[in-house]
Amino acid sequence: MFKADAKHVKSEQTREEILDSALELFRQHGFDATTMRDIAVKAGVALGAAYYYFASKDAIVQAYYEKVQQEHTARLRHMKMDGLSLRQRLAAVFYSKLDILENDRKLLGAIFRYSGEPAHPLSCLGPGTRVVREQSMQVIADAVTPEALPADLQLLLTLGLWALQMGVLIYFIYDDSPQQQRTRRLVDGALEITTFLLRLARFPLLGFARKKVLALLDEAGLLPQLNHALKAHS
Amino acid sequence: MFKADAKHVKSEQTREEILDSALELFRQHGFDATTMRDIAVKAGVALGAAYYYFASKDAIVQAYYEKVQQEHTARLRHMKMDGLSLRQRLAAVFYSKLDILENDRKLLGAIFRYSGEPAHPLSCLGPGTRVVREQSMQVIADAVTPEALPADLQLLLTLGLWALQMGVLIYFIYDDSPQQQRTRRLVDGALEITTFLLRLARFPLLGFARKKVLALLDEAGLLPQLNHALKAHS
DNA sequence: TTGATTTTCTGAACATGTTCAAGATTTTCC
DNA sequence: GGAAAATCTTGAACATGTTCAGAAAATCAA
Repeated sequence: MFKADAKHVKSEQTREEILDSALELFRQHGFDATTMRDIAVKAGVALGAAYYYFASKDAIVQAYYEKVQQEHTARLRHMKMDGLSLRQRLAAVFYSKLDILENDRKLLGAIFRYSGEPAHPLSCLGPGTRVVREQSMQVIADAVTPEALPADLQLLLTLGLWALQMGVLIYFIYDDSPQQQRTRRLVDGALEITTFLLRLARFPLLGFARKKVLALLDEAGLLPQLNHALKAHS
Repeated sequence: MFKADAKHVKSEQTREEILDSALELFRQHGFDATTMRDIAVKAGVALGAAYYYFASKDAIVQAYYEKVQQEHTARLRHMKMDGLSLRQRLAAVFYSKLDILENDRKLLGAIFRYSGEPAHPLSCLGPGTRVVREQSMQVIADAVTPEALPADLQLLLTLGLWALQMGVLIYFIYDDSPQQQRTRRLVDGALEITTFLLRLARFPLLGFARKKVLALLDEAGLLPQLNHALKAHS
């Protein structure tokens, strides 16, 4: 058992070495400009070893994104949200994500590369990334839940905010302002409008629209897992 | 002059031959499974000739998308929109786009491939694709304009519908239902909700939200060219 | 310990996007 | 017509992601 553990640790170290080398090179020179050979050399292993630990160059990015998501989840778990408003909690979610990704804008593009290819294992909307995607939705859901909204509204809000987050990430990649201040301001403004609209959502006419939207998304199959929870309640 | 024209025609024919061969292979086997060598062989030219006409494999997809956009613009220009409602006009816009792309779902993914890479010439949000992007916005604007809405609302609606169209295309790629009926239904539902919300937009509270959204998008620099037109009016 | 088995690692070989120097063809100009 | 220039075409060579047969190392079974 000792030896088995030690072995696994050793193996894990090599993997980490390769991953870290890759990320450092990606950050320095970008994803495309970094070759698998560069990575292997920097990690002190042969080219084949990199492929023993990662199925492809893209898979390294996938591993990176999983790491980011872990970190995001962890940061928010350790944050005291007690006295905060919905808007403040959401700001914490969005800001911490940007903090984590601060120096990785060159890397992020690779994550969206296969968004239009359902069959690709790394499609950011496909089944291959379901776990990390659900995790990122959960972080948002956790910030929304304390508000004790009606189930349908909560579902809609969570999904909408997740979509907003994807949009913000794209904007972030394109944002050349110092420290990406513009993205932060965009987040502020978007959250202000979101909470404002949320206050309007109880009005009957908007309630009608809300139902319409929900029915549409449901028919389109865009309310995946959360679907069940809602249906159980209604 | 004759000869110059003849030459240009000849050259254009070779280009078309390569483009058509490429598209047929892409449709048959997908983008990645088709090699530049396959394309060259099918077009009856040497590998290098393909690169004389197209800077890269991606550039072929870019040329395809420009062709699609031309076709979309042309179809709508030839359509009688006189008696139609806004919703009907928008349905015509969305449906005709789907009609054009019907058999090209395998191809479409390649268009989104560099959406997260600002520097890439084929980034679907970057400067390299500005012309075709503005053209696709113009088609929507032309369907919106007859409604004679306030300038700010018109701007917002056009931008929102363009974003919706991008989303619909993504959905379309992932849609496995026969004839992509699901996407069509999604379009129907989304347009119904859009026009419903538009009717609400004159209410004072929503008018306030509308201004907020517009200011936010403006600050974020997401109201590009249209910006000027609006500013001149206010 | 020793042989077998599993895990880890190696680097040559391959596939394919891309480049480019050189050649072929066409056009231009006298 | 013929030389010069522009245009078009070729295929070999290169770079890099990926594969794979097997070597090396670690682990296990006796």
